[in-house]
Amino acid sequence: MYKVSEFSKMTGLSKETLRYYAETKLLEPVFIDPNNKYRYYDNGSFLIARLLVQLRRFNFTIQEMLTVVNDESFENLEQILWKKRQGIVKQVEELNKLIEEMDDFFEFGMEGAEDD
Amino acid sequence: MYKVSEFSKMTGLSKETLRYYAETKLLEPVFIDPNNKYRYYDNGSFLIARLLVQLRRFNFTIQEMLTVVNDESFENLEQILWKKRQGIVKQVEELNKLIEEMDDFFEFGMEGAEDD
DNA sequence: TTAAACTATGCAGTGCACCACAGGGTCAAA
DNA sequence: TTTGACCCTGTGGTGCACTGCATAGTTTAA
Repeated sequence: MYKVSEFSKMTGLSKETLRYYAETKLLEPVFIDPNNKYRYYDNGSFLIARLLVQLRRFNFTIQEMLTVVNDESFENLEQILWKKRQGIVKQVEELNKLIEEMDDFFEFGMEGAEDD
Repeated sequence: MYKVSEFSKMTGLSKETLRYYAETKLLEPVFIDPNNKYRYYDNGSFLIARLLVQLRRFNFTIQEMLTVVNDESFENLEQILWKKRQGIVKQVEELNKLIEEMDDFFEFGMEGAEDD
């Protein structure tokens, strides 16, 4: 059982982030001492925290991460990840379109914006 | 000289956005009636507004657009646009890296996250 | 025992680019 | 002249994912 500071160092998530993740039900402490309200995490928490750190790198929003952790035994993790991957592919496509549009603008669009 | 509603329809920028752009000095009315404080735009405003709409499409932030409109005679427009283009290219590269990382995660990373 | 180091809560603030609303004044056509 | 359509300002809210602060209680090592 780890207190927030220790768990923060283990996971790389700041104390505030941990608190926020608890609030949002993303990662709740496994135990809260009834006397002093200290929040404790365990090795199970650590596994989830590690996953969350990964998902965050993958641009998952809190809501999306919630669907992951609310998914019984992570049955649909692969599918959710794949869907996210598709979203990123789409993003790349859109950015590439944007680059093309910018190139068109370079070629044809700048005349009107020069001096008047 | 156009009043906000008309100018809003001409440019596709909402009245609120126009007001916001005026606040941020991005696009100020050319004339404000001292009696009723009505704000008026002209054809010069329209050219700038059109440019801003384009830049917005290109993911320019307000700050970046400010550097454009504060640029005397748009001398550096091409350079600024190019810099932005480079930024988007970089973004695409990062997203592609992310996709690779996700693929690695699919191959190697999922074991620990399956059932325990 | 005492002081440092830790913990908690509640709530405000951040940055971005607006949007919405209340409460009021003004303009234009009938 | 009235009515409806327009205009203004100020201010608060939105969504996201935190961050920071004040205040207060608790633990731990010297």
